[in-house]
Amino acid sequence: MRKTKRVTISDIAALAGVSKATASLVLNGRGKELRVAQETRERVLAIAQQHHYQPSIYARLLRENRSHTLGLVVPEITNYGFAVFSHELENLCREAGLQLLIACTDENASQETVVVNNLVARQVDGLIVASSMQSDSDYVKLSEQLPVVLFDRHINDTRLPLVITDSLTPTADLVERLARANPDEIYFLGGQPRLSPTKDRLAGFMQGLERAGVTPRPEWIIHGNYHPSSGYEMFAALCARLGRPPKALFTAACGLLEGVLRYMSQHHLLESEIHIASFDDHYLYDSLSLHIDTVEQNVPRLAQDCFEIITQMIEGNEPAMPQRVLPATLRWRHAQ
Amino acid sequence: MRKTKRVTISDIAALAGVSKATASLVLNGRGKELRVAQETRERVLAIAQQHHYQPSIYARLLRENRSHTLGLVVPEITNYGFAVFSHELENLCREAGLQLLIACTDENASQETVVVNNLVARQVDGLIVASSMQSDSDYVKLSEQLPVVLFDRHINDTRLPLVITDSLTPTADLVERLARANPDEIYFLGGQPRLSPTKDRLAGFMQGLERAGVTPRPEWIIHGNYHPSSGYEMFAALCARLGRPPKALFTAACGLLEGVLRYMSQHHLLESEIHIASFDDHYLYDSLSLHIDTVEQNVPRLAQDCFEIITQMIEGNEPAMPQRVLPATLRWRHAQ
DNA sequence: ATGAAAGCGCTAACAC
DNA sequence: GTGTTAGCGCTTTCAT
Repeated sequence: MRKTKRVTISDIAALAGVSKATASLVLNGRGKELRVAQETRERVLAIAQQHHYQPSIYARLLRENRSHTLGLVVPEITNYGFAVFSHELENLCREAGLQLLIACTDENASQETVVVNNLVARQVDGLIVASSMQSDSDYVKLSEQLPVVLFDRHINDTRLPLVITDSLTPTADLVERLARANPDEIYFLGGQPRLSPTKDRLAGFMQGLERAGVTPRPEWIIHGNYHPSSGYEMFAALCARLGRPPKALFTAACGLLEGVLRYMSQHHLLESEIHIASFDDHYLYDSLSLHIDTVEQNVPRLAQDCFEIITQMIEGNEPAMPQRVLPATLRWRHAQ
Repeated sequence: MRKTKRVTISDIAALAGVSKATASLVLNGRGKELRVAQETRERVLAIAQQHHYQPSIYARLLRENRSHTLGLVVPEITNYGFAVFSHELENLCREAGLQLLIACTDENASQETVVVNNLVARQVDGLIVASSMQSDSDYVKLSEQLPVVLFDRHINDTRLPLVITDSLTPTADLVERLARANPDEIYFLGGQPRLSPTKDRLAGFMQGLERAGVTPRPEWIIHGNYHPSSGYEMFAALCARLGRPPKALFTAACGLLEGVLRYMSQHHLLESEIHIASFDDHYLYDSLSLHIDTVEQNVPRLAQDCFEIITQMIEGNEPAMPQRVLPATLRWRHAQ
C-alpha cells in the first residue's frame, strides 16, 4: 500500500522533454504571457494528467509566505452555536480556497494556549478566536505577528478586532418580562464574572429587573463557568439550598442551560412550574416540555463578519469597522 | 502590522556564530549524539529564544514526506453525533501531535468529492470519512495513495477499513416494543435506500415487526435522505396523506428526527399521542415533552477505533481488525 | 518560445 | 565538536 513515490514537476518535465520552468508555467495556466507553444502546452498537460500529477503544496507554501489556512479556536465544537459558526466559516473558507483548522479549548485557558500555539506553529494566515481567557494580552502580542479576530466574547475592553452579539438589550427585554411574571424570585446563572458575556448579560439582567420594578437580592446572582457541568452544579446547589427548584431562572448561555436541563430531567423536575429564560437558542427548544424564552444570535452573520474582517487584514488592509456588535432576536415561547 | 520578516535558522546560526547544521542539531535537541559543546548549545538556544525563532513547518514538511495532518470528512458538523466524534478525534490528534482538518459535505456527494480532493491536495497523512456516496469506488482508488478509514456508514459491502455501530440488533429491539404497543400502524422514515445504515436499520425494523407478530404494509416504509429537511418533508407528506400524524414512527437517524420535530412543533403536534423511536441519541431528548426511545451510539469509542486503525496504517502496518462493528445502547424513555 | 539557475527554510550525510 | 553541502518540489528572474 502507498509509498508510491511522488511524481514531481521534474518528472513530468522530463517526460515531456521540456524544462521544469516551462512545465511550471503550463501547469499553472499562466495564460497572461503564455509564450509557450500550443503544442508543448498540450503535451505537458496530457502527461501531467495521465501521471496524476499533484503539485506539492508544501513546496509551494515554502515559497510564498502564506499557508492558505485559517485557524478557528472555539470552546466546544459540540456546542450547537459554535458548530453552526464553524460550518458557516468552513463554507466561506472553501469558496475562498482556504483550509480551516478548528481547535477546541474545552473552556480551559491553558488548553487554549496549547492549541493557539499549535495553530501559530502551523503558520495559519489568521486566527479567529472565542477565547476563554481572562485577558487579551496574549492575543494583543500575537496580533503583531498575524491577524487575529475575537468573537463571541469581549475580553477586558480589548481593542482588537471583534465581532459579538449585543447581549445587554435583548437580555434586559427578556428578563423584564420574566421579572414581571415572577417578581419575588428570579435567579441568574452565569459564567466567569470577568468575561464580557457574563458582565453584559448580568447588566441586562439588572436592567430588566429595574424596568420591572424588581429589587434584586444578592443571592440571586450565581457565577460559575461556561461548561455544562458548571450549570449542572450551580443549579443542583441552588435546589439543595432552597429545598425546591427556583421559581424563575435566567441562564447566560446554552451550555449552562444544558447542565440545568440535565439536572432537571434526572430529578424529574421537568413538569415543575419553573420559568426559564436563556441566552442562546437551539432548534430542539421548540420541542421541549418547558417553554424557554431565549435570545437567538445571528450566528451565520457572526461568521460572515469575522471572515470579512480577517480576509481584509490578511490582504494587508485595515479592516472596515473592526469592532462589530450585532443585533439578536428574541424567541418567545411562553404564553404572554 | 506584521510582515515581520521571518527569522530563519540561518539567522540564528549567524547570530550565534555557528553553522546552520549545528543550530539545527541544537534546536531539535538531538541529544543522542549531541556532539555539540555545552557552551555552544546554550548560546544557540538563548539566541533562538530571544528572537522568538519559530521553525518553518512547511520547510520541514517538504523534507519528510508526512504532513502530520489527518482529514476528517463528515456530513454535518452541526449534527451532535458528528460534533462529539470530531471533538474526541481532535483530542486524540492533539495528543499525537497531529493536526485535524475537518470538512463537511452537507450530505452531498459532489461536495464530498470537492472536499476530499482538497484534503488530498493538502497531503493529509490519512482520511477518516463518513461518506454520503453510493459507492466506495473513489475511496478504494484513493486508498492506494493513502490510508482511508470509513465510519458510520457502510457503503456497498466495502472491504475498506471500517468502524460502524451495529444497527440491526438494537433497532429490532426498539421496534419490537414499539410494534407491540402499536401493532396496526408504524412507519419507518429512512435515508437513501442504498446506504448501509438505511438498509441495516430497515432490516432491524422488519425484524422487530416480525418478532412482535406484526405484518408490515409497504406504505409504512418511506425513504428520503439524511438531511433534516428531508425528515421534515417526508413527515409533512405523511401527515397530509393520513390527514393526521401517524400513531407510531421510527426514524433512522437524528437528522431525520430533527426534521420531524420541527414539523411537529410548527404544527402544534407535540402533545399528540404519537409514539416515536429513533436511531441516535441527544442530550436534550431527556427534556422533550415527547418520550422518544432511542439507540445511542458509543461515539467516543467510534472515534478511538478510527484513530487507532488509521494510525496503524500510517505507521505502515496492516491494522488489527480493520472492520469493526460496535455495540449500541438502548435508551428507553417510554413507560413500559 | 524555452531553459538554466537561484532560492524558499530545513535536515542529514559526510567531511574536517 | 563543527562546518559544508546537497536536496526536498516548486516558482521566477534572466538568459538564450
